[in-house]
Formats: sequence, structure tokens, C-alpha cells
Amino acid sequence: MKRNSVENRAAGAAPLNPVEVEVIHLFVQLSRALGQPPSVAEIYGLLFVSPRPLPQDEFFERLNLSKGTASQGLRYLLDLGAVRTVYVAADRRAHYEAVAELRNLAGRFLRQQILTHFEDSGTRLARLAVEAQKLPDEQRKFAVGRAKMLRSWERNAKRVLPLVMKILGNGR
Amino acid sequence: MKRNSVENRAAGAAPLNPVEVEVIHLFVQLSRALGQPPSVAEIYGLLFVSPRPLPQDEFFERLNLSKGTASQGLRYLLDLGAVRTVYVAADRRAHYEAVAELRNLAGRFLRQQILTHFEDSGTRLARLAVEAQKLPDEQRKFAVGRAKMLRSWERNAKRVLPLVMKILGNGR
DNA sequence: AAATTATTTCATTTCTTATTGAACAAACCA
DNA sequence: TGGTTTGTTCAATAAGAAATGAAATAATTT
Repeated sequence: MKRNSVENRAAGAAPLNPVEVEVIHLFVQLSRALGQPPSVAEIYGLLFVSPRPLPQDEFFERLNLSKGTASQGLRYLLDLGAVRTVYVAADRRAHYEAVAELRNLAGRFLRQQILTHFEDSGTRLARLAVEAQKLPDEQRKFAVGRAKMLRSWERNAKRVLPLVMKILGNGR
Repeated sequence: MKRNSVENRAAGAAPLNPVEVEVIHLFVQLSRALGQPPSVAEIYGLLFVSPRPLPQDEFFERLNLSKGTASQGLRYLLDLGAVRTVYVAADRRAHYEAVAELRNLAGRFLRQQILTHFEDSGTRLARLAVEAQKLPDEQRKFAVGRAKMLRSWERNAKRVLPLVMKILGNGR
């Protein structure tokens, strides 16, 4: 995580105004809680406050990120569906804007987290149940109980996502 | 993160059986998704499958953790309320057992996360609204709109927690 | 098609975080 | 009291994660 200081920003790039700073800070805060890299949060934050779509240059110049970081961060956000491409006439560069719907954002993020971290949990829970049965008598009963408990936890967790979506959808 | 290999486990410590391995794996997986250190997940996992309370030695011997890691991990789990102390007669060492109620666990964890990451978000959102008003005409309208949007996101997010708790409480 | 600009990729570097282990403290024991 | 076991703390180190920058690729213009 090499990061330039605010001082040696590329000449010609407008410094961030207080509103931009504040919004970016909020998203960086959120990204820490969600375990995402700060650079991604900075990019999304800048797009979120920006009234018009921005090209890549603006990110790495105004946020002091390298080209590589900007490119990767943007791709991550595009894949996630948190950012979309906008074609601007008479400009060769691709422009990007934030997808600013809480329901979409949260839903896609949660889904992606689940996919990357829990793809095989069903299989594993099944295998756990099998292994528990094989245990010697004294240990079996307890282990089988634990396996069942984990299954029930999984079921409950699965019921949460749709509910969350519902609530987030309501308020706008 | 120095970690001993499974090979040089302390002599005399029973190796993990397949059920223990599977359960610990599941919690480590979960810890990755939640951004918690694997050692903490290992400790909780071992306690979760263990039918009787365990003393500290068992952790660092069977899981190949250092004493320091075991001590710190345990403290974290105690503070979180995910583990409780059990006094075992005729044994000088403190023993620990897992608190295995999904509702409690999830609730405490979420609260702790919110406290550590979002203490000042209210203040910051207020300041953002103020700063947005100060902006020059062309930018102000959009910025004020964004500030409002973030406030509404915060309100919705706050409505989620109790609902989640409710669902997790139901199934047992 | 050469030159220019925009974008991606990825090996290397830097930063952050988790773990270790040794020194210390506390509790118990003989 | 001195010795032993149990548990904590914290500076040093290792492992992991994120960011850089240079080189490759793609797209556009002249």
C-alpha cells in the first residue's frame, strides 16, 4: 500500500473540496467495516459525489492512486454493479458513474460475499454430519447435536438476506 | 503470522479428529468473511465442538498456537461474549466453553462492529450537510441531494439490525 | 501504419495485521 | 520462602493484503 501524500498530487488535478473529502471518508469508514480496500472506497466515494461521470485519470490524479489501482478498483466496482460506464460524446476515454441505489448495492455486495466465502458450506455441513456419526459413542451424541446446530444456523442466515433486501428497498 | 506446521505439534496433544477439523474449518471460513483473525475462529471452533470446557493449554497445543495468541484470542472472545469461563473442580486452570446461541453471537458481533467503525457517523453526516450548503450554486443542489441520500441510507441501515436479530432468534 | 492516448496486467514493493516468544506477573504449592 | 504452574503483555517478526509502476495491449487519430 504505497500511497502518495496529498502534497505531491499531480499538477493540474483539482484538490478535493470539503464535501468530497467528507463523503470519501464515510465510504472509507464503511469499507473498513466491510473488509474492502480503501482505494475502492475512495473511487466509489468520488463517483458518488460527482454530478457528472468521470474518466480514470480523475481518480488517480485527484485521489493520488496509481493507474493500476484505479483500473483494478474500477473493475471490481463494475463487476459488483456499483459503478456503470457512461459514454461521453467527443471524448475517447470511458467515463464512469456511481450506481447509487442502496438496495442494489447492498444486495449485490452481500451476494458476492456469500459466493466468495461460502460456496461449499452446504457440502461441508453434510460431510460434517457424516463424520459426526462415525465418532465413538461418548462423543457422537454431542457432535451430532453440534452438526445439527450449524445446519440450523445456516438456514436462519439464509432467511436474513431477503429480509434485509426488503427493508433496504422500502425507504428509497 | 508465524504458524507452526501440523508436524511439530507439542508431544502429548491429541491431534484434531475429522469432526473437529471440519467444524474449525467452517468457523475459519466465516471469520474470513467477517474479517476476523483465523486464530480466533480456531479457538471458538474447537470450543464449539468440545463437549467439555477446555483450559488454555489445549488450544495452543492442539491448534499449534502460541500462548500469546491463545491468551489474546480468548480475551477477545470473552469480551465479545462468545465464550464464557467455567470453573472446574480440582483444577487450578481456568476452563472455557463456547456460547452457542446464534442470536447472541450475531447480535454482539454486529454491535461491536458498529461501535468500532461507526461511532461518529452521525456527526460526520451532519457536517457533510453543512458543507454541502456552502458549495457554489452549480454544485450545491447535487451535493445536498447526495448528503440527504446518505442520511436516508443510514436510517435504513439502522432498521436492519433489529430485524436480523428477530429472524436469528426465531429458529433457535 | 506510425504515433498518440487510454487501459490492463502483473511482478515487485510497501503497508497492515496477526502471530510469536521471551519477559513479567499472579496464583498456587510444598 | 522458594519453586512451579498458569496467564498476560508487548516488542519483534512473519504473513498477508493492497498499491505501485513499468511493460504490454488496445483503441484512436493523423
